[in-house]
Amino acid sequence: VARGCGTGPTLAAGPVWGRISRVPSPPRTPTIRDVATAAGVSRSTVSRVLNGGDRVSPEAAAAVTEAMRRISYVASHSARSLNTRRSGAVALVVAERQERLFEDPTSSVLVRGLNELLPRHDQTLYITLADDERSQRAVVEQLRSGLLDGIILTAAHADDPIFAMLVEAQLAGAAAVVAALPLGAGRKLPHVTVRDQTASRLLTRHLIDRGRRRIGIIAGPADTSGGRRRLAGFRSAFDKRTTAAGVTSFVTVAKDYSAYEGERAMRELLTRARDLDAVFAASDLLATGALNVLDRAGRAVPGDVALAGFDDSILARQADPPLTTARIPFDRMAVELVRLLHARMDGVHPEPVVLDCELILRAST
Amino acid sequence: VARGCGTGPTLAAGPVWGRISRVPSPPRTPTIRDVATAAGVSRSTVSRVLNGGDRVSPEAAAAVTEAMRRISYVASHSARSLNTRRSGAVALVVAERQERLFEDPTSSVLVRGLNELLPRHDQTLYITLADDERSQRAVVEQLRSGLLDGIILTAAHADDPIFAMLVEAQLAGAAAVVAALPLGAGRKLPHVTVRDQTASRLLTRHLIDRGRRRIGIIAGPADTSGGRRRLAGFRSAFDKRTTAAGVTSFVTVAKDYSAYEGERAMRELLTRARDLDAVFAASDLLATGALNVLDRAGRAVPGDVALAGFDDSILARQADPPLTTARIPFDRMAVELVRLLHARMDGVHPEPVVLDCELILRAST
DNA sequence: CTGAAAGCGCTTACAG
DNA sequence: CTGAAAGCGCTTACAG
Repeated sequence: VARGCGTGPTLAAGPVWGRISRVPSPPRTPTIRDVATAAGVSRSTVSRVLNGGDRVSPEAAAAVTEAMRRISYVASHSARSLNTRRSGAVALVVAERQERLFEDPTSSVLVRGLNELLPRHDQTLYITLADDERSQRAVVEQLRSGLLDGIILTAAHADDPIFAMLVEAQLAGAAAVVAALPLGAGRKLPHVTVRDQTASRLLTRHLIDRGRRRIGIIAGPADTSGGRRRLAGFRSAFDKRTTAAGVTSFVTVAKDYSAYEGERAMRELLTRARDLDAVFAASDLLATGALNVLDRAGRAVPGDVALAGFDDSILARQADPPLTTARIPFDRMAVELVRLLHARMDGVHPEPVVLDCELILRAST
Repeated sequence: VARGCGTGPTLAAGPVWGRISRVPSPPRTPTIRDVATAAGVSRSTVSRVLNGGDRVSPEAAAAVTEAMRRISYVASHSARSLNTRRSGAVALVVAERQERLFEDPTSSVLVRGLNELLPRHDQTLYITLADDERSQRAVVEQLRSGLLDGIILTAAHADDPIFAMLVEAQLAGAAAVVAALPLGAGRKLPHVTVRDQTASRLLTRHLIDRGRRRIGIIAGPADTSGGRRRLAGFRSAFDKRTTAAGVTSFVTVAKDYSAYEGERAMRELLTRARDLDAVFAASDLLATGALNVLDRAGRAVPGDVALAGFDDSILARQADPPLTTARIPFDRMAVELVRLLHARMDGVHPEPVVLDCELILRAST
């Protein structure tokens, strides 16, 4: 029979102080030892049941399972982890100002995918915000200390100190992968990215082909790969032919991927080119802000101004009119990120993955 | 001098297989033992340095610190945790459909507060979504197993199975607190809530006092405390006097706290009462949806229809016109939640905390 | 101030 | 299929 197990005074708990002995004993958490005693087997057998029940007789297994239930046993995470060197926790590290996580539905789709995939490997996804050096150092420390099996980094900027920390941690065997193309120090980390430069060129070409002649871009921050590459794609859509055809481009850069910056940039574009007839915004959220300003300025979309976004987040579908955009295959990204992460956990150095974006043409262009 | 420490073949690592001996040794993570050897002290001394450096001579401390840096030592989380029974990880469990986390900026403010407070106690906040029984069971298991020091539950519905699980875990000493008033099984959990019933009554009174006579409510889901109590507050604002004054109320209930449901409910209200002159929405997000519908229906706010929200989230300030609303003191909530959580970790059963909401009057009413 | 030793609660060869 | 024993990497009295 089980000893105590948190429900009564435990004999081995220490000295009994005469009259004060009725003080409630601290609820001692049952251990594998209690289960063994309760089930009448050895601790080894309990452990085997805990780990899949191989090489255990059906009777023993049943007794152990029943004992666990009866004393409501839960295995100590740290003790298991100390042996197995696995924790079952994976962190999605969002290296972005806290408000942004909630404003941009982009990460949302990634989270859904990861939340679905990781449990199949007995892993749980934890989201954590790390937008300064202190918090980034803390989360990398937790990776190295074994609290986390791995880190999936997203929304990082080129100069984020976390890149260097992760590269160093990787040398020591840690598993860290990046969602997007890492800039700067992080280039050595496994990552999953998209051909956003190509998609941006095609999207811009699409605007030109529809007869637009004065085309602006609201580019993302220059210290993000999306900011740089989507701008590069936009630029590459213009050549001698388009110049000859009288096509002009206008560039503005948003400080971050917020609706607010979309508004600001759109106002700037309108000031610089009153007769603008098309805008490519480097994210749907930026496009949403731009749409607001166009509405208030009395410009019809797409009548007066064609508007395209990027990401194909829920915002693009909900906008009025719905936005032409480029779809980032977040579900595929999630699959590949998990694959790379597990490769890293097996000590492999996987190749980066590059995925295609799909053009989604809607009423806004 | 340090032995190997992951940079070369370790002598004690096992047999050497003749010609295959050049296979790169698996990068063995340095342990406290390596630090001790490298610093020329005992493991006890290293451990003392690790834990604050009390009772350690300055020279020994310096040697240890230097050795740690040199071999880039990181203490094993599981080994420490096995001894200290603390993990340093706290989970904010969002028991809500995944999309909602990102749509509603409400949790955002709570996250900011917690992210600021917990590190002061050497704890890190991890956000995890648990919207079904399986994932709720998993996260509670992680609490009981010691992976998590505590759980802060938010956005839970009355019938969420996690309530019963947490009550049981609490019996075994686990630390779990609830942001909001738990319904059903969860009533026995420590929690921090607000006087939203009072605030709703005052907000409704405010509409009546401004001369509004046909007043609708978009209530939240009936299986959330906010849904029930804000509706109760609304109802309590009507009595014989208001009836005598010709004031009529209309009730509609949203299925969830989304902008989409705000729109649907607003359309329903307009159908039932074309001459509605005021609406109280049980959250700013619901109000945002209602505002959209009113705009499209050509009703001026507040000219034709006064509109009030709840929460005082960023949405209320950004709306056009800015929304009258009730401010939930999320910063205070964060402080109290952390306080209750730590009380639970010390084995105390803290009393629930109830905070006041502040009425914020803006242009929409 | 310091080190040897026991112990935290598991897993995993090993021998039977 | 089962149990005794060693070990995972720390912390913490304990004795000096």
